[in-house]
Amino acid sequence: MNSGVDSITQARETGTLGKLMALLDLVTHADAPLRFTDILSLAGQPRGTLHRQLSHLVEEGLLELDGDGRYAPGLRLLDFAARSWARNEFRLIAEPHLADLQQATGETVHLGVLRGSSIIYLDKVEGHQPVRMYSQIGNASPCYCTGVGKAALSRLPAESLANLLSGLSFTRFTASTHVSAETLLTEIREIADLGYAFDREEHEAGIRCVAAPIWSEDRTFIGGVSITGPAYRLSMELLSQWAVPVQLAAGRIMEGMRVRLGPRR
Amino acid sequence: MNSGVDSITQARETGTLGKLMALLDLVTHADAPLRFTDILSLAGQPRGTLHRQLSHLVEEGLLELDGDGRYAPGLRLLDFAARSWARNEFRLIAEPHLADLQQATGETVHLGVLRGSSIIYLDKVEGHQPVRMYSQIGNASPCYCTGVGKAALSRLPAESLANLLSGLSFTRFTASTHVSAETLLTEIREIADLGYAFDREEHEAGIRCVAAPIWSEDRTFIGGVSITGPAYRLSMELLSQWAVPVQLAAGRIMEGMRVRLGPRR
DNA sequence: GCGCTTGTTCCATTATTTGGAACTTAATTT
DNA sequence: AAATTAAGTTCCAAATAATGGAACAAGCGC
Repeated sequence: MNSGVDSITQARETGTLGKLMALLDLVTHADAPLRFTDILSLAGQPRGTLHRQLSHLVEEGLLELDGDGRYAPGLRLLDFAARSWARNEFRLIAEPHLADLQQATGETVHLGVLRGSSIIYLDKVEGHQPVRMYSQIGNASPCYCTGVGKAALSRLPAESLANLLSGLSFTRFTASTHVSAETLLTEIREIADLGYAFDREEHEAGIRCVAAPIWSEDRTFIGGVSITGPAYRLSMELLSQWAVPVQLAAGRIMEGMRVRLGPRR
Repeated sequence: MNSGVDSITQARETGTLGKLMALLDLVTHADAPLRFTDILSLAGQPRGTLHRQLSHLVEEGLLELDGDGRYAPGLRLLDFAARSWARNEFRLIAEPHLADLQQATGETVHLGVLRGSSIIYLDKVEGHQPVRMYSQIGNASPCYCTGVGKAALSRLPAESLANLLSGLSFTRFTASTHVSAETLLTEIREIADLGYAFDREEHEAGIRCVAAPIWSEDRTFIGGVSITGPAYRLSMELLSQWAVPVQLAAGRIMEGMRVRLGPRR
């Protein structure tokens, strides 16, 4: 069930914090609560050290230790995230345009942003039903097999793109997932010309999408919007027709950001 | 707009991590992105130290530094939280019962857990409309002015309760908010007898709720469920009638936890 | 009980954080 | 435009915290 997201890769120059966050990553990325020994083997650190690190994380509420000695993600993370989300400017600006797009198409709309080589979903608007938002929002998905991801890559400066691609490790999710930097690069070039991207069931079988990129002038910020739905309902032809509205929505969001954040960037 | 949640109060024995988390708290609790100098005055630390701490937090993606030198919560927090939420056992067990309760009453149902002296909302089920879940989920609210909070307190062992009450600082949100430990304690004793709690517009004017506590045998885990809605629609009489279904739902959730987590606790 | 695994504590060594000050850069005023 | 002030960044010896090996406890299966 793990999405194969490029996790870990510490070696950051963040001293103690970096080590602790790598550990937190390790525990939160697991599919189930881990016991001390499991973590010990995964983290490859001395017992004493690991024990203290875990204790600190637990004490701070970032991890939780249940009665059976298993470590699970802590609830303080939720509190932090709730604030992070509520105040995110990009999301706030995009919100009305996502709703419009949802109304116009009747399908699910996603907003995502490129972070490293992952796409982090910031918002999701579905037409009907109480939405289980956390089920998607906040999730990190690979950039090479999602519509938003490929759209985002298409706006990256050549050098950054080359860098990112060279560091990528591909996981095949479906028959049509890109598994080489070459074919991916070819498609990204096409996308750069067209101004929109498709996901042809590359991340999940039976799920398609059209996406358009959103970027700041200085390219420090890159994300995208998409319309997603089941393949049986969304023919490639229909998706092609939606390319225009998705691009328009992306344009309006960029305009909103320009107004809000000042035109200079 | 800040909910007056008892934040900070570090003095934890968590070394470097504790200091950094207190700083992260400070920035994420602010209503808007903070500039370096703002944080400097709030945190009361030497410039050099603060600068490095912020750099580390930014490097790790826990904070973000925009082009204008302002610090805002980072997106990595979302990724962490998404996992924390998706895997939370209590929430998973409660989910179907919350939905049932929502169906039965037509009003909004909340699930919360006591953490320190705050209630952290873990889930929310509304009847209609795409839900903006992060708008509530993950939020920490004071325990003394919410239905779930007071219900939870009623199941705390006497000693823990006394401790918690003595450390509480009250903020008056509405005319009926408890602002002294004495009146609160009196009500909590009633609640302990009755088995359910009301929120009589104590946190937000015009909003009422009935809540029932959920607890593990050893009282290490305490939370609650509630039905919430506008006062004009939810008379106190109607709320009283819902006390039974709320308690039943709470009972079923506890039963679910007993089965899942083993009967010993 | 015995051996084995798992989890916890201790403490000298090592590495990181600290905080004052000096230094750069940007913004504002004269 | 120069002078002045504020804002942000870098440096390094001293103080503090993290490390990791080993010894110590607690469970568990046999």
